[in-house]
Amino acid sequence: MPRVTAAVKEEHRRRLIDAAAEEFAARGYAGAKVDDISIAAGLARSTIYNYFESKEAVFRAVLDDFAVRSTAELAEIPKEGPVRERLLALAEADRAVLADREAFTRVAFRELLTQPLEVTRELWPNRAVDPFDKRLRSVLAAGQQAGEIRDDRTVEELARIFATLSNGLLFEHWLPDSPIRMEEIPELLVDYFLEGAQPA
Amino acid sequence: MPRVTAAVKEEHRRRLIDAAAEEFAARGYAGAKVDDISIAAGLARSTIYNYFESKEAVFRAVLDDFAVRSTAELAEIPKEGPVRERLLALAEADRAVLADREAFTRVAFRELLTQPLEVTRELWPNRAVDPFDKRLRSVLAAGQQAGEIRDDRTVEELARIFATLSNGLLFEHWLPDSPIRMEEIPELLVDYFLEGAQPA
Amino acid sequence: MPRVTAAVKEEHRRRLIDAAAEEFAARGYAGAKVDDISIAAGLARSTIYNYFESKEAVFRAVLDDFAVRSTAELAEIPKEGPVRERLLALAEADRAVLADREAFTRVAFRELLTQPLEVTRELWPNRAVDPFDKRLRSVLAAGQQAGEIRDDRTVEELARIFATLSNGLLFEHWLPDSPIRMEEIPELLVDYFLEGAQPA
Amino acid sequence: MPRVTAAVKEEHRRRLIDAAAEEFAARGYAGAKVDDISIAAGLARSTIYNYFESKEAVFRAVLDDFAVRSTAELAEIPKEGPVRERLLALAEADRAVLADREAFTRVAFRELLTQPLEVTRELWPNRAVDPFDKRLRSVLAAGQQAGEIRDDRTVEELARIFATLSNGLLFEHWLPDSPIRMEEIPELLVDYFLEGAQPA
DNA sequence: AATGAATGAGCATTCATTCAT
DNA sequence: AATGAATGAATGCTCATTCAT
Repeated sequence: MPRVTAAVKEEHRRRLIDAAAEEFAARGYAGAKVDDISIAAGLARSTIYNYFESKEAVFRAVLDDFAVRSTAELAEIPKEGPVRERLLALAEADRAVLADREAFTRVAFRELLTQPLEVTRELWPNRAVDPFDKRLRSVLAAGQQAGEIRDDRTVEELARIFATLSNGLLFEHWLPDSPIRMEEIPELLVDYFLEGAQPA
Repeated sequence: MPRVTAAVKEEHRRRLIDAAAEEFAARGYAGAKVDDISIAAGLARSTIYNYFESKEAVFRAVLDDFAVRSTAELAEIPKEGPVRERLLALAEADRAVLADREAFTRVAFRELLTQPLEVTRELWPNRAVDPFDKRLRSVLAAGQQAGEIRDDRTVEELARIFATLSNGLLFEHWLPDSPIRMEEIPELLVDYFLEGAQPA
Repeated sequence: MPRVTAAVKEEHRRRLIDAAAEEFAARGYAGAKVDDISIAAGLARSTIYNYFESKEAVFRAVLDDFAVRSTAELAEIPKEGPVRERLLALAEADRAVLADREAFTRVAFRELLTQPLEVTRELWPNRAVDPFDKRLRSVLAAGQQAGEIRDDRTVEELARIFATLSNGLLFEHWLPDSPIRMEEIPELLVDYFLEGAQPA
Repeated sequence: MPRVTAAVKEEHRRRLIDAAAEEFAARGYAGAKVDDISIAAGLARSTIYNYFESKEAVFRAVLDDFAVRSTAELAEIPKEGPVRERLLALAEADRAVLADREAFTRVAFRELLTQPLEVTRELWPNRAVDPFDKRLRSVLAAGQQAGEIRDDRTVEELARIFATLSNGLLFEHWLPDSPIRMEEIPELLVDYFLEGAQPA
């Protein structure tokens, strides 16, 4: 029999990932200390190296874990109804996932902006297969069909703009003293995405 | 008389700032090495400390230098004409400034996403006084007056969305294998900002 | 289980303190190199930082270690007998402690002459509570009572002069090419303290 | 004609030595910065190197200057009279010289306690030739002749004790929160030197 | 598997000294 | 003689990673 059961090991792994998410969120990738993560997880100094190869591997694990959660969350979105409502549901779902790990997401964004980590390159959601993006594109296609969405741009282009606005709002929300609150982002996103600056 | 003239010193300072911009861009703030910057500028290891107090001061100097350039660039923008054209001119001017120091801008964005540096906090353009933002708001106000821009949102809100889209597109452009090229950003920005996803 | 046992760790700590005492003694506080101490203790460059927070903490540890030894040594001194003999016993005990760490004591004296280190300020024996000084004062008081010691000065003043002569002799002994040997200090000290320059 | 007159040069040298004495006094030998001395003297950064070879040479110059002053001061002492009075006059003269540069003297003592500087070794007054010490020995010899001073010790030994007490008192005076004031040192010195702890 | 002591590469910064003007 | 920019050796300390137990 192994010294610890598989369940205990799984539990340790879970705690390490959670602790890592918090540490990375609080101090950034470079600033986070491997030892601190291990200790925050209730284990000894370098026990984390029994679970992960390196600091970068820990970061990757947090990202993976995050991806898994996101996918799980997505199930709920309505597959019918007006475009605006379906987009709103998508945006809300996205926010729900992000809100859970907002600080870490911020760091992930941050790391994406330089290439210190090969990880980030790999792990940025490949939109072609990203479930969220697939759903988004199907909603947009339906909207075009119904004449509610402009069709001088491809669905991919429109989806990209949706993501652009979404990321931009998140960034704006993260700026010092931003007036934008996380909760209002979905509505702002959908409203501006659909209307732009057009007069009503 | 000193070993080098004031002109040479100015030249060295220039080279140090340029080298610093590149180093910070390539490796991020934490990753950049002070020694490397000095050497990349063609000077000896620690000569940079004759010009700047600390690593952070170097970073600040690059940001300042950037701010100075931006302001200079802005002069050219037309103060009359259709909203779309004036917005486009603004977006182009912004892009011109960014293009010059794109990599460094990327790092500045990056550093903004954690607050390791008081600098960044201070230096994020205070939109109330930012000349670019002031210009933008005056264009938007004129557009509202002319009925070309929605007026159920304040000028400040609209300006924020413009910035949001702008930052979002930049971010999108920086993603690995992004199809968005820097040059097309101004047009995309203005088009989506004005029309949203509305059918023509 | 850790790489080395607690006993080994204690041994390492011991070696580090000894090595530090020698380094500080040889080069002064500022001149001593942390790395060299670690290496002199048979450990790797920075291993010393597993034991002490900083260079100053190492210095403090040496001082503490010294204080512990001094107190231990003091037990043996006779509590009865003629003043001269009891003073001599005290002086001998003091010398015994010093001889053990003479070079370091020298550095401690040295550091006391500027206040670069808060440590030194704190650690200079508070004479009111110093066991050596308490013993000394009780001997002097007994001497006054017996009429063997002048009583136009307080016990505190006399004790201070005793310390003054003691420190002075130590200093004299440390001068280049001094004829005063450590071993003869106790006798010189007691003789001059009691007789001054009086003819027999 | 040289660019500066000899008088100006002499004046600069004077200012450099004075500034150096203060800097060394305030920060110790290692802590003092050559640049700061030069600037404190009202000259530019490294101008001091036109006057002295190195930091150590500056220190030596301060010591020399000090020695010169001391000798000058000594002239005043009475060559006749009771031993106690003549010793007191010597002690007072010594104090007068020290008081003038007390902080620097402290540093000189300090540097004497390790051997970072060959200077100190060389420059510690060679007592055989030191004018102060010569005078002291002649007073003591006279005292022995008159039966006022013990003669079971040589004049050299007695002079050494006098110096020992003197240095010890100085040191005591420099201790944190010492009750001993500079002005009372001469009297304490002579009294204890002559009487020791003997009852009156 | 867990532990934590040991390791050493790495890095920002200081400062005495040199030297071209 | 005066200047001050340039230099580079030197050093305290951090932290990811290794490894013996």
